[in-house]
Amino acid sequence: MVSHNPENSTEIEIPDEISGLRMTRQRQEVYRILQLERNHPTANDVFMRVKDRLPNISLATVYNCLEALVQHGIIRQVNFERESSRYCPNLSEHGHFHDAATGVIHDVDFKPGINLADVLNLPPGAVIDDIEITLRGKLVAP
Amino acid sequence: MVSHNPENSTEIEIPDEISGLRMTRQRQEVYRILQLERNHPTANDVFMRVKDRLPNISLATVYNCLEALVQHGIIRQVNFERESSRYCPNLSEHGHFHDAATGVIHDVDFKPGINLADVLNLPPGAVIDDIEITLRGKLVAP
DNA sequence: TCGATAATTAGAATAGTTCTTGATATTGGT
DNA sequence: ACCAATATCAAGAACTATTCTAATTATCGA
Repeated sequence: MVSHNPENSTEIEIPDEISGLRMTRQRQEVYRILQLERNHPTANDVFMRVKDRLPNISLATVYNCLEALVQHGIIRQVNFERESSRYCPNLSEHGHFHDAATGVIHDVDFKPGINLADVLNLPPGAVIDDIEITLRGKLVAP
Repeated sequence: MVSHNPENSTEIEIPDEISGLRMTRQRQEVYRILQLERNHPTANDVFMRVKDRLPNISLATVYNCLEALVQHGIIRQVNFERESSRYCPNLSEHGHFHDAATGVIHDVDFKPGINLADVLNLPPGAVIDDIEITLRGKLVAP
């Protein structure tokens, strides 16, 4: 049993440790919010939501938790322009489409079998560790 | 003749207006630096270089100039993670490869005939205004 | 259980950028 | 050319997201 809190019945179960990271109560709650709120919340968004269950948590702790989760590859940090960083539990390689009209951010997957090196003229000898693809535009009625 | 300064002999000529933007002396100098320094300088980098010729220019003015140039589509602003914005006069659609070892940023072009919509599963009805592709990694001897 | 280590908290500090205000320059109309 | 309206510039204050610091608290291993 991970938790004894009665309001946990419908809840996501989060183990005590993920890829070597000790999942403290704060980290669990931060991670839980990201799993529930799939709309790419900012650190502050997460902070406000987490306070419902951990009223004493501090914003610094939310930042610490998010950083630890990112560092351990449990979540991803995504940046749009110079806006606040956003966080996302979708670990599959994907980009983001930012709808300028609504502000909503949609995950965008690669079509199967696509390799980035096939479409880009990379500098010779380049070894890619990480890719970030961001699209901005709007959704129009099809 | 745009300028009478003797050290200008080898210089880039910049018109009095570009795409509807009045090219003041400050904007000209900011733009000139970007054309000369193709290594994606930050606002502060530009500021320091521009001071050679306009000792009284302020950092705020450099920011204003850069913003005006970006707004008028004369240069592009590029962001890496949450680092300082960088600026780039290469208007062709391209991405950036950030070499983690040296910090150098390389422009990355699409291979000819590649259409982004062919490789990504965009949400239906998405109309793309702008694309940002950032790669991080290192260059190894081929 | 105890000591060592790691995590959390609150608030101060930082960095990049934007805003405000007053001065200066430029433009268009007469 | 002159004036009014508008745009730009400079300096520094203000703002915001994030990180750092120091003190407290929790957790782990012996």
